[in-house]
Amino acid sequence: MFALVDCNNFYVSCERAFNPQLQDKAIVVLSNNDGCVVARSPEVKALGIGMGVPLFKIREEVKKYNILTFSSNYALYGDLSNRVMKILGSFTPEVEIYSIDEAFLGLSGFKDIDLTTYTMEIRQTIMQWTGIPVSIGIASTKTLAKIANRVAKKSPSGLFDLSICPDQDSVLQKIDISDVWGIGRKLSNWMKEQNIHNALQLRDTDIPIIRKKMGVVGERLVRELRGESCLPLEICPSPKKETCVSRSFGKVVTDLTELKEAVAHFTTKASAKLRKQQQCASALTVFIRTSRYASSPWGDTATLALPVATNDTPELIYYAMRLTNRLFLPDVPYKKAGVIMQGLIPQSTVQSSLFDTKDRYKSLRLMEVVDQINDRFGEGTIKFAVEGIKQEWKMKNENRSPSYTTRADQLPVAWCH
DNA sequence: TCTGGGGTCCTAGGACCC
DNA sequence: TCTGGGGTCCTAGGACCC
Repeated sequence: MFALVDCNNFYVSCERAFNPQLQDKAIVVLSNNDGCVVARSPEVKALGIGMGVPLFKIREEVKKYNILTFSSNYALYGDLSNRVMKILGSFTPEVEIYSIDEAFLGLSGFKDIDLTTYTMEIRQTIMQWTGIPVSIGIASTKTLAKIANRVAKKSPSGLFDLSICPDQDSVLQKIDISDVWGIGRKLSNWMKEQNIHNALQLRDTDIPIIRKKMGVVGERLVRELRGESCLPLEICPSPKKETCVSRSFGKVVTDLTELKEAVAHFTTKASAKLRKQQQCASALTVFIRTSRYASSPWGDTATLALPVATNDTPELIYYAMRLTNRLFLPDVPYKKAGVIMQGLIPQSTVQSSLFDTKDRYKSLRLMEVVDQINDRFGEGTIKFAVEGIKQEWKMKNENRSPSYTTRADQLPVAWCH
């Protein structure tokens, strides 16, 4: 038995947790660069504003209905997410953190416990300790728990147990095929052509038909809908295989120096991420591209296998700069760039090279000090000169709330009259 | 004018090995 | 004309997730 715990409109709930005046107000949280809507309060959903809509397309509604817009504040969301997950861990050791706002729980050890009462207690505890409302769906497979959670979201209790539901078929029938976990845009179009319009119809489709189109992934999906668990709980997160830092620019970039500043900056962030994960990269890719929405979008990538796997910032910047030089073309309106660290291996098992001349121990210690300073005093307190000073390519973040829980100088203030 | 970022998994096909 | 069998590794591309 599985439960899926999902935070209700998570980013919006985080903003509300530290600013109670936002309760019952129509608010949205925007993606990086203040580009698209990535979280909506129920009031905004009721206005028919969709997920992922670009902000400039809803300017009128924002004005008309006084919708408050927030730039995303990942320091805050990440910290509150950790707190929620920690609370879940105090209820059961079988927790799979699936995303920033979702976790699967394994309930196999709770045979003699009333699950409704227990999950209600989980829900109340999270609410009381963090201020974040969650919904919980229970079922015999992860895919069904996802569906149960959709039902829970609409129920006043915030809970739904599909396994004790007398009429499962009618629940599945009400789930549109595009809302089934693992069915995206392409596949839902195909399904509809095959006359499969809801979860019930997919469940009752012959497996070979689905297997032929979707491979083993599809077969697992149908079996999961039939109540046969194929996707196990993954309690220990497996180490990352690659890690990427990329951003759209706040403006168009045509200058090589400026482009290199940005790539150097992304490389710095990616290197710090590697060190935090105690991993080294054995290859490095840089990509630069124009706007996706240009009449003829263009982009290019370049990859380099590193002589010795590393997470040393200056070394990685050196290679990233060489790749950027190779990629750059004059007079192209670049809008986005990124670096991808690939072939990640544990820092402790790096194969050294006979011809390596670098003092890796020394530079690792230097990086440790840099990381400590930046952790303590804020990102970018110490930076590399190639990252630039003005950083005019940096993205827009016009309406970011304070980092209430992670920066001492931004703690929330309570008034008392 | 303005359109996010960071991932994973699977498959097919090519190169290569003995 | 007929041209083996069994395998690994890598990459690109397509699909999906939140």
